[in-house]
Amino acid sequence: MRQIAGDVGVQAGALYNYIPDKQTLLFNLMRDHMEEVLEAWDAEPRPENDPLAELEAFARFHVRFHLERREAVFIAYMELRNLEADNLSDILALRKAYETALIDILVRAKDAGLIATSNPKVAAFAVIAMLTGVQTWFRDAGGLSREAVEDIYWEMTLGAVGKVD
Amino acid sequence: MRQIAGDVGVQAGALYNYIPDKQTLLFNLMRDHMEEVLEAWDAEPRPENDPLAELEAFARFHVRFHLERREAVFIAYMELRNLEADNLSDILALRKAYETALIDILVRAKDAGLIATSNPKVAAFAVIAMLTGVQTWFRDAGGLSREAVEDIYWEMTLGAVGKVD
DNA sequence: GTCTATACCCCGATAGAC
DNA sequence: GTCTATCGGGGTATAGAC
Repeated sequence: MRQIAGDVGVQAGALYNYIPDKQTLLFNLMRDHMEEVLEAWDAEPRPENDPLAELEAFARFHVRFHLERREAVFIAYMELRNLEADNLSDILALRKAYETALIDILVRAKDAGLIATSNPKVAAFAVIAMLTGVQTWFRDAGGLSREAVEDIYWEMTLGAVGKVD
Repeated sequence: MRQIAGDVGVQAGALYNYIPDKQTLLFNLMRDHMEEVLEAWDAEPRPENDPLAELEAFARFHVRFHLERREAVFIAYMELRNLEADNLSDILALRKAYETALIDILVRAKDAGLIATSNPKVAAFAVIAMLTGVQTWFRDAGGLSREAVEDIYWEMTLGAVGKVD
């Protein structure tokens, strides 16, 4: 709290004019982050009734968003263990809503015979883990552009869920 | 430190007969964990000069090992930020050695024309992130056996790296 | 080798003047 | 609304008796 106060140019005590306590501050940060993810995906342009195109939109969106907000994504994961039980439940519900969006796409793609995945739910968890991992190694100074990385991850996503040729 | 001491049945001060300080304890735990991963993979039975079979061995080994040591894997990742610079370098070098084992398999598979991945290094990072993610959701009480989960992740790994039919 | 006791420091949060 | 000052508690680590 003293470090945050220093960064915004006040003494630690002054922070308590704006927040009741540290736990609430952390919870609000994480809730806002998750809601921004959900709203951004909601607003992401994509076709309807075209599961493979929706899957491509999701994969590219997820990679792009997670590279744009590396620190927030890192915190949203690492600080889960510092949330009190009730707050954790709320955040996990938001995460589940995001996961469900991908599961829904995969189920529709499978029903349409476009992909062969044997388990859409597990596939969704695996794909999200794979895509999220990009933030652990990607650096703009490296040899790959963000677009090139999006291409690679989309290609891998499509293969992982068992595209039917 | 007081909690550790309580769990092993001594007072906090007595711990310092065994370790110089807390940082050294954390570093030793994480180094031991990484060395155990490397040694276990080294000892894992697998064919030689058969990149696809080696890839299957790696995928199944990684899933199995990470389900057997969920807590250790979790700590090895979450506590990275609490390592001092020199210690962090040592641990990251061990992680890199493990990643390199997979990159090597993928490069040989690609050179042999068995997989189509456009970037073996990125593919290796993506595959490891995907496989490691299993520990965030898998529970023995769920509907899937560990073997069934291994099967799914191996199938997805093969697709992700672009198996050539 | 373990104990009790404690030094020293940092934390979140509050009190009360301005 | 911000400040200074401080409370109460917890942290790692050490001192010294046994």
